[in-house]
Amino acid sequence: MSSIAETASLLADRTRATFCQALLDGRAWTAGELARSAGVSASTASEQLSRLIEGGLLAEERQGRHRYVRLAGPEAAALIEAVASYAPAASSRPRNLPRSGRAGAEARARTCYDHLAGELGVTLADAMISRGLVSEDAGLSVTPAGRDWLADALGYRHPAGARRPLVRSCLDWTERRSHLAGAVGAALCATSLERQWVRRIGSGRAVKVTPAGAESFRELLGAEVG
Amino acid sequence: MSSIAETASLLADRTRATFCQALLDGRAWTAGELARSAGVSASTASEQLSRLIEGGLLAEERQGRHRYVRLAGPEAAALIEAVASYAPAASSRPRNLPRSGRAGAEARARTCYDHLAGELGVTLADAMISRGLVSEDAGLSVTPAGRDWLADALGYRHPAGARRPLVRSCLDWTERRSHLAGAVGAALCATSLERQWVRRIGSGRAVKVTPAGAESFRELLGAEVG
DNA sequence: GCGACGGTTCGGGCTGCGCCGAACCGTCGC
DNA sequence: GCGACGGTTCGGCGCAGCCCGAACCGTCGC
Repeated sequence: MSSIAETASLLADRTRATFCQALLDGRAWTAGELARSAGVSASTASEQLSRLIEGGLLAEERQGRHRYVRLAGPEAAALIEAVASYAPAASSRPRNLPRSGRAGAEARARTCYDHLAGELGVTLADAMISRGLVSEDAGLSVTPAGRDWLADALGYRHPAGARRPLVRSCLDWTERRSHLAGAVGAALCATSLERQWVRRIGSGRAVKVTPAGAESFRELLGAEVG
Repeated sequence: MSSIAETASLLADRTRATFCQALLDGRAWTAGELARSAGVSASTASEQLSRLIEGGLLAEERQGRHRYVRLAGPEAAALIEAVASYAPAASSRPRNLPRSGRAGAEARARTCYDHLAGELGVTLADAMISRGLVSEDAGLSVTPAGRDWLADALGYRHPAGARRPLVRSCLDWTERRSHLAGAVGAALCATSLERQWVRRIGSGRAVKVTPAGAESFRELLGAEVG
């Protein structure tokens, strides 16, 4: 039996796909939030979420009268990104310039599952490449200097036998350039939130670079952001 | 509009998914061959193929009264592999050992889109890693020694600005270990077929290592195959 | 206790679509 | 020319599944 069809079916519905895209910010959403964001009734959302959970794409956590759901793991995020990336012709961006407000903030800086994306993500990726911390010419890989930098600047050491790739490229649906995902992207994002280099705006995936963050990014990577 | 749902829909049907899996051998099949292999009528196959082509996943080529279809490109193959890889629990292999005959031959050595897979693919991947031509500990990357080897042994040089990754890991649905895809995998496969290191068996994706091939693999990679 | 609210379950309507067989079209071989 | 054959188109059948509203359940706050 062709389990590839079943897996694809999970993402083959408008509502479920919208849920997954929203959850790509890596955080847990309540069922109601997702229902509203997708424009469907609560009952519909409940059913579709159950399907996604049963399919292993989402994980749930119940708290009181709330049902929180989030992506089941990095593999689930990678799957969604893989499908989302494949659609260069059918762009979901008819407008040529990001508008101000919430959409503009998301275009500037946001999280994408567990790493940083938007203009910020691209800028940081470029900076790491031009500093020789990440090399682009043999696929995508972290250089020895990059490993040192990860340990020094972020305190991150990659476990030897880790299944998850150290670095992975992620091309998402708003930017046309790729940014850094994988363990490196996750470490950078986690550290940035932890040390308040960036702060979340509102309840979406948008983030804002703090003055301390701009300073740190300049110092550590020579990147001018904000 | 959520184009991710449309893309996923292409693979969300049993018949279409079966077609795509068959086409993962990288060659062109006729509509009739696919219909028989999937166990559907010619009319059904015709319709579903048209959908896949319209969706950009497949490309067609008409010759006389035949309609040949093949995967549209490496991105299409990567998408299918990505979806296929995501399903470790729902295995499509209830039997624990590959049987002899056609299935056994495919398990031993076959092509997967444009690279070598099966036991042969895994063995060659292991050999390249243990010889230090490919490194596994920072994602997957080609070492400088590996680049030299590619040039010397295969005459392959990676174009500087190539969009396609030099090396990529591919975990397919029969083997549980990954083998090498990307430009390296394609180059190795192309060279192997060209120099008759392997030869196709029948009309499927199975291949057989020739005596000359066994010799070459031993000499170039220290790999014992066949 | 009560009401408000988030979430779920159930019944039912509607649409989409996957499938087939039959008829048809083009190509090939004779 | 004719028949064989690969492929396509069309009509129609039947199922799957997406959606909603209504009723219901648990939790929370008062």
